[in-house]
Amino acid sequence: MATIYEVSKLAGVSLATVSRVINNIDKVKPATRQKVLRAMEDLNYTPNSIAQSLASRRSNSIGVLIPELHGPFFGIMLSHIESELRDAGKHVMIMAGHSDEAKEKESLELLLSRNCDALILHVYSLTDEYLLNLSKGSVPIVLLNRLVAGMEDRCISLDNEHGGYIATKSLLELGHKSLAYISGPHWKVDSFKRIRGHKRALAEFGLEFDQRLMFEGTFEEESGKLGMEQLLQSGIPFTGVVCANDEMAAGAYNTTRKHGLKIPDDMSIIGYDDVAFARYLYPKLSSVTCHIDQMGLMAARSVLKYAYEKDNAAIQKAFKPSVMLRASVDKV
Amino acid sequence: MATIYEVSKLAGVSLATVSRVINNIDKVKPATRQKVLRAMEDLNYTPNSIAQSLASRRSNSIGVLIPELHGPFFGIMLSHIESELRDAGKHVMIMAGHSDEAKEKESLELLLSRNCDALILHVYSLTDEYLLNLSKGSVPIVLLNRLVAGMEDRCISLDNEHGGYIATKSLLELGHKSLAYISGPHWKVDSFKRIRGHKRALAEFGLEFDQRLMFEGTFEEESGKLGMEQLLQSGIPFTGVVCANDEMAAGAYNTTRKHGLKIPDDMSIIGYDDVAFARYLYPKLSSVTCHIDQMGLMAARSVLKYAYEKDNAAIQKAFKPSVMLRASVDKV
DNA sequence: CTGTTAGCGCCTTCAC
DNA sequence: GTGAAGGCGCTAACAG
Repeated sequence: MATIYEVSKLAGVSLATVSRVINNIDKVKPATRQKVLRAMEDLNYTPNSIAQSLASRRSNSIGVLIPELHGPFFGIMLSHIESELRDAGKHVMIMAGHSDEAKEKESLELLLSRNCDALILHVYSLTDEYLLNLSKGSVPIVLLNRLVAGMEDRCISLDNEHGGYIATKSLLELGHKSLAYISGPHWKVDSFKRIRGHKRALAEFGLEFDQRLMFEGTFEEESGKLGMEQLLQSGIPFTGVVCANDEMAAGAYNTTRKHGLKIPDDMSIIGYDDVAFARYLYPKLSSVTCHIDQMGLMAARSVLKYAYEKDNAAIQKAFKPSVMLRASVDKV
Repeated sequence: MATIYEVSKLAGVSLATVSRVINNIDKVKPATRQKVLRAMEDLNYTPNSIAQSLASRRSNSIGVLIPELHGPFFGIMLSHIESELRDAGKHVMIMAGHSDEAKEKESLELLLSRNCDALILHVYSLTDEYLLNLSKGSVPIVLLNRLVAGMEDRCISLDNEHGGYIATKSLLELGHKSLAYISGPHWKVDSFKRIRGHKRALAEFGLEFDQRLMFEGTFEEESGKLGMEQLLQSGIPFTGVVCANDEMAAGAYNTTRKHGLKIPDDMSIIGYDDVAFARYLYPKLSSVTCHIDQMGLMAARSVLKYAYEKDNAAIQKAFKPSVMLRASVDKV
């Protein structure tokens, strides 16, 4: 691997000049530039990015911490983050935090010790306080799907309360009078807020919230099955169910069928996230789209802005989900 | 950020000694080690990994190039690669190649210029020759889902011919006499091999392959729909269809239903990959499981072995898919 | 416009 | 066991 030194010798110029043409900085006489470029070509030279980082205190890599690398949700986000950042010549170091506090913290520190220029964090277990404190450090951080007071400008957030609200409302508008709800773990803010939206919609339509029609799931398909089973066996009649994500909705489909009920004739079902497979289900699952692709993109742009002062693209920070009605819901 | 120099001063030892305790190398008197550790603690010191890399010519990061970051397939692989490598203290730089030759090549070079210690490549467009040549360079590379002659020991491969074979065979064993096939793009080796397996199974059961019952799709749901449509309209009777992946199978479900046909009573359907949503479909989709989690794991282990001489875990290189029968197929 | 000179923070012989 | 010294390959003032 050729070094900048060899290039400078071959081109008959100084180290500094080579560095200048590499970084496209300062003015270099066209003739000199050509000489250098030729030399680089001849030696098949590529700058050693490690050395560049050490000298410039800039790694051109940004750390991304997300709960999981698999799943229908995070892949899309990642995909958009990577492509936007890549276009800007930045690299991405990805780690999974598994929604576990210890792991999230550890990953964070690893990323930091790698001299990432900025961090995109999609974390659940780290506290607001911790994050706020972190944001005061020298490394810019951007939060995904979270809104922490005191650092709002670094947060790409989704209005989950609104999401829960419109999901439920869309069923109520179809005339449903009694709805069940399969939620995610209550300790997750997202779950909690969606529930609040659900309740608000009910209230708005003059309906009372019935705790017995609420099931706390795990966001996994299995708990959708189980939840629907329990709800149906409760004996309390309902004509529609709002699920806090699409996986659980898929589970609910399963149980509903097992009970001989028809979707949407006997039971309307709506999910949340609008992941790819929502359209593969039969009947096609209605869902709440969260614009996760856009959220990923905006996180990337924020990084570009705060860590590299690239301020050329518009950045949207607050996202409102919207509802996507498909064949899984019907008038009652 | 404290440096090794400050630690050495605080501990009253030399730079070299601090370096030794950091790297756990050479013998250091326990008392001295303690002093150093205390100093590191006091200063809240973390080694600067960039500087470490530059000096040691080792970045402890390994590059991963996959076709896409999203999708039900790659996420799982990534997930296993990351966790295995992470446990070994290595980081992962991920890029997407989008199955495009120019992009794959560019990504590769970027990864290389980042001084990755090794590369895990899941590529479609780069030629065998290119890869073989690359493997002769100084950076160890491991190929995922590919078998290139001359570097077999660096390939984690899947027997797609066998996959196509068992998919078709499982239907034939149920008594089907006429099967359609919805394939991926013929230029992709994977597609091609699966088709070959399909034909072999047919031959084994004394059936003739009918070109009119073959549709070339794109691996996307839409083409599954379209393919099934065309196949059904061809007028040639068939009782089952083998799809080269689950997305297309989902599309085939759709069209089948639209034609008023019941799955599996009127039409047996089997997919390929056995992604998560296969079980969400109704009826549950039979599929060919490819052990992608294991393949990811083995790729990671190979890297550990070839780039870091860690040779403690068994490595399986050749994988054979197996068939997973569910409710989407039935006796004819 | 271009060259000189210090480092960036750490590892690694080589002596002691 | 431990220290001293010389890089790793490049950037960033500062001169000229």
